[in-house]
Amino acid sequence: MRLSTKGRYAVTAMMDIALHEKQGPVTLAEISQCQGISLSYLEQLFAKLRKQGLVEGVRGPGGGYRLAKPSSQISVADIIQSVDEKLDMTKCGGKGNCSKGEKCLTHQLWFELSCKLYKFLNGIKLDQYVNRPDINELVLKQDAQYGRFLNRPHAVA
Amino acid sequence: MRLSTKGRYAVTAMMDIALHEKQGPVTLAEISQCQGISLSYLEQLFAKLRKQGLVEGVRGPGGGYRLAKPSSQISVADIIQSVDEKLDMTKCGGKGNCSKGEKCLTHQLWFELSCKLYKFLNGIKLDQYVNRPDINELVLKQDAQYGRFLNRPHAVA
DNA sequence: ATAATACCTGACTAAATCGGTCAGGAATTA
DNA sequence: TAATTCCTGACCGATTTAGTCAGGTATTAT
Repeated sequence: MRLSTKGRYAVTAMMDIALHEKQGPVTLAEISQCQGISLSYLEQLFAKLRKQGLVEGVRGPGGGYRLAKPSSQISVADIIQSVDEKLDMTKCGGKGNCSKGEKCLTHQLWFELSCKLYKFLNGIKLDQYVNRPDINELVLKQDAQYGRFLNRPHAVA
Repeated sequence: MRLSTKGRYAVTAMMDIALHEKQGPVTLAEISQCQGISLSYLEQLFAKLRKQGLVEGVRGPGGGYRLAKPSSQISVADIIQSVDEKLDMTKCGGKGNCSKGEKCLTHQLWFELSCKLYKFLNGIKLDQYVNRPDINELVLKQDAQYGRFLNRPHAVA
């Protein structure tokens, strides 16, 4: 499992959507502006997130991206895995042929560590943050700063 | 905290040393051969591990590298931090000026995630694997395969 | 002493990844 | 029909990764 800024961008963007779920679809342009991520780069990331079934795009004016599943069913591990491809940390890719056809010394080690790390990151779901008062306060603050959702009276639940 | 193959190399190498602690210093040449890591690359990694006080080099014939601390006091987090520099995942580097001087929406998020991840990786110490029978069996097997420690009768405790 | 060993350092490099730009197209709504 | 927004693919510079190479220096064995 690679853990880089790429994954952070993806999680940040997904969190932005989750936190604005009740205001309807969120455009990549908004995320780009508010979170400081390039629009085109976001599009690349969301192509992957969409393929993994984490989000769905809504085209046309008033469109944007929506979560494809309840935020309680989307974990940080899901997101990072979507954009960073590999999840296991063994050299052989889990095949166990790392050293002369046999499992290498540290195969077991990395296999177990991968499992632990995955379980850890998989235990962190988006809704854990959506339901927090302190986070929501920050959201309102930032939305006001950027004048977000002012021209969207008909929010869909 | 970046988590890449670089960190995996470092942990793998450190684990190799820990598992052979009783046979005296381990040479980078041995690690290179048995773990399939380039010698010069190992030297780069070990320069950092040495600066962080995780290992100490023993020069001259019969030399190699030794752990600078008991394996119970060296964690996976220590090793990864040594070679991968940064540990925190916030965009601003923990300063909290990510968005127009204020903490950005996901600042708290990444701050907490960094803490959790660090605690998790810091809880995994080298000795947890050194003391496992199944791992030690693998070690003996691989040592035999590579004819390791045949010319080292006077092992120092 | 001298040779061999093995750490140690720094410069350099090919390949991959990161983060981003650009151009254009497809679907939807006002 | 025009505006909006997703969507796709090609391309690109900078950084990181992983490795090579050339030369040290310290220590031990002979």
